[in-house]
Amino acid sequence: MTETRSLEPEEWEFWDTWMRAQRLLTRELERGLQRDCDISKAEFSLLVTLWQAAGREMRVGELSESLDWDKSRVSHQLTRMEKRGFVKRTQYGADGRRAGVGLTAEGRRAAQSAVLVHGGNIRRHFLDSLTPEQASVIRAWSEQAVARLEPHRSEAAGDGAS
Amino acid sequence: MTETRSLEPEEWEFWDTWMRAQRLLTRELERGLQRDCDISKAEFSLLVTLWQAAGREMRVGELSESLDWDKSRVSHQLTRMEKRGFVKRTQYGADGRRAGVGLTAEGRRAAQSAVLVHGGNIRRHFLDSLTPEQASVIRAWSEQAVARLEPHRSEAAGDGAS
DNA sequence: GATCTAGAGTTGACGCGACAACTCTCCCGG
DNA sequence: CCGGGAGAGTTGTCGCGTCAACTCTAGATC
Repeated sequence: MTETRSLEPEEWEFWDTWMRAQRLLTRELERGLQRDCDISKAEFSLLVTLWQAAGREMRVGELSESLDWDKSRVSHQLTRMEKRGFVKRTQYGADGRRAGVGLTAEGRRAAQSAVLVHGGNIRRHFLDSLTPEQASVIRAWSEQAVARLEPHRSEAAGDGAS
Repeated sequence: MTETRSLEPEEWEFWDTWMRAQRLLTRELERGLQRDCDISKAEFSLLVTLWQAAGREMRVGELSESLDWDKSRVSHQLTRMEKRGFVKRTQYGADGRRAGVGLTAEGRRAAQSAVLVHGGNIRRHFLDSLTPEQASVIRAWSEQAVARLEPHRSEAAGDGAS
């Protein structure tokens, strides 16, 4: 019965349309972010996560956990953003590893303005395009998908800002 | 009225969950493709598009149009895939530009098997997770979003394989 | 207290994706 | 015949994202 054969043309088309919609939407939003705030989606995510920490410094591992990014990705991104002056790494131990990560003043300014602008774009391009029924169905599917695909992350948490 | 203020926390969470679900799903599928077929999502898209041309050679511009990829992206991808032996560029004019693109035997083999395997993964991870209601709502939203965000592409067309 | 190991972070390499600049050909008007 | 522009492809550059390899520290074990 459930022999899992490949897809019917109609199913392929569904899949293709869905992927295309996602891609167009995220592309549009990312372009807006770049155009209006001169930051990338990755920068936005990191800025917001640190912003939500409200001044407290975060560890790389925390960021990695909270964003669900590979640690090396966080590290690379921090390096780029340190160059741009958005974040700083402050050393703990005498000389070695164990850095804490915090926003610079510049980073705080960028985060604050980006949240406003990007939030507006999300509303215009996504939220406003949904009927109430679509919103609730899509929300339900998303939660269900996250629960299924993200075994860990059981309690509290909930945040991030892809 | 429609003063487009930024988002409420609840709206941010919706957005975040949705993005997260998308990312988890595409990550899962891409890993499956890499694991089972040793090809990337980009390679898959290109292979399938050429596969559907059923032996006919395609122009770079055609691929670009059909996949909705930047022409330079197509060109870079072709260069990588030529190295892997999946595609070949055949020259037209005496010496200059104007290349046609076709699959190699290796490319055809890879395309065929990838369609089976990846199709099955899509069914398992996506289609099977949808109730009929969710499926129809999501399909409707996708079509609506594509229509809104993709002004061109009015007639015929329809295909691709993100 | 010397060694072993687990954890935290970094680095390097490489493919993907976007953008801008460049090349070449072809065609068009003079 | 020649200069100029439009269209097709390519190339370079840089940021994003993943994987594997490496470094350093701190704790555990003997």
